[in-house]
Amino acid sequence: MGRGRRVDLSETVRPAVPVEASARDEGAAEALARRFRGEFRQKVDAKGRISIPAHFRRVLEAGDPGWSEGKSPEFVIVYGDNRRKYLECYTLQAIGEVDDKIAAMPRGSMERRMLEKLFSGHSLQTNVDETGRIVLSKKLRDKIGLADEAFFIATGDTFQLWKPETYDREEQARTEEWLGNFPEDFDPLTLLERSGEE
Amino acid sequence: MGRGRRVDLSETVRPAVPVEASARDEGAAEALARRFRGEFRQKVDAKGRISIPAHFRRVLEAGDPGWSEGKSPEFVIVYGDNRRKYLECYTLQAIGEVDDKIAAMPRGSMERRMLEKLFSGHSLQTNVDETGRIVLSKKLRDKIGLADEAFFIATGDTFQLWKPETYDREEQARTEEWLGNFPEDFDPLTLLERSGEE
DNA sequence: TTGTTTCCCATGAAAACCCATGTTATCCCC
DNA sequence: GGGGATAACATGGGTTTTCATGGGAAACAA
Repeated sequence: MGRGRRVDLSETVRPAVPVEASARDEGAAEALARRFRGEFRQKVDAKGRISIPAHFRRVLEAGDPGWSEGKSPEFVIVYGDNRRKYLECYTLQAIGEVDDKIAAMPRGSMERRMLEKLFSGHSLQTNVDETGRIVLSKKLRDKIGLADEAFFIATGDTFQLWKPETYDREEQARTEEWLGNFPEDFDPLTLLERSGEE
Repeated sequence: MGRGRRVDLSETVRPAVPVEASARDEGAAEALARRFRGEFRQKVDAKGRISIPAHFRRVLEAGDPGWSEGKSPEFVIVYGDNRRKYLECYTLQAIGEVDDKIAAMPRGSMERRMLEKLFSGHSLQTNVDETGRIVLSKKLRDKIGLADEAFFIATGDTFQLWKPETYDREEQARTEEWLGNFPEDFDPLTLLERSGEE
């Protein structure tokens, strides 16, 4: 059953991430974790259990300061307001950064209140189980219409969980439409360059 | 079995990349090994294993901050949307630069979303194994139609992996068509000059 | 009870690991 | 400056783990 063994969190990128000193003995910078990558489609069984793609588990483990070999990592699911049709999953570290930023906002401001509600209220902390799965309550499953399959997609330092059909309809469609504006051999990298200029 | 057949018929023996682990002094080597060069054709076995050309491995190693003698370098494969018919491979360093640029774009903008999807969603981090090979899942092989042989071509700080036939058809053709716009004795270097101007 | 939620065990398939071999490039020495 | 010795490679094959997924008993909650 799924059990991770690659451990190190080294910053491939992002210099300023506060990495736990313990896990970071210099040379051991095995750049595996930190970023989620890829998309996956997993089964959802009758009990609401879903396997977290092994690679995502590695990242969750690396992003949980309290994790150690053999234990199952904790992480946070933000489900947001009732219009949102997917779940967004954060490593403890990532959500910590968000929390900090919110905490830095002016107390009592509308923005802060909203963000607090979204990220604190409409979220839950949970953990991957021994077999590498999570269990989504019926409530959450219903919220995003999850039935027998789930779609995972990495988005940088978080990953999202969708009902496949919803994703295809909402996101994929939008993507392709957008891509359609560009020539067949368009290289998206050009967008990167542009952003540098301004 | 033979070493990979060099595909390019350019210069005769080109002083075979002088990167020798032993005789390498850090700084210089890094600069040397930084760029991928050349084209190669390798076998793909029944398990989907492919030997990474030795020279490319040197570059991957140099581009992995956590790599050290004896270990196998990590790197990232970006496979892109479903129109793309090749895989693009980045050193950790190179992909890190991309990630940073994306992270610098305005959160929530369509462009950023798209790039995130492309570079996070449609990519995967993996590593060269002890014997210098990578394993491509059936899914990925199918995506680009890979069968029994693969074609590698360097593209600066990344390299691409194609099904040989596809490459010949799509890319080669396009290149030649493009070159056709110029006189027979056209010297591509002139393009360099021009780009400096604007 | 009746429908969950939790924990433990089970299994086929895919992925990672280890060992082996015939070549080719590089080194070293006479 | 050859030629054999040696290390580096590309490629095959078999074995061991890891993974995704399913099922049932035990523990709850209402």
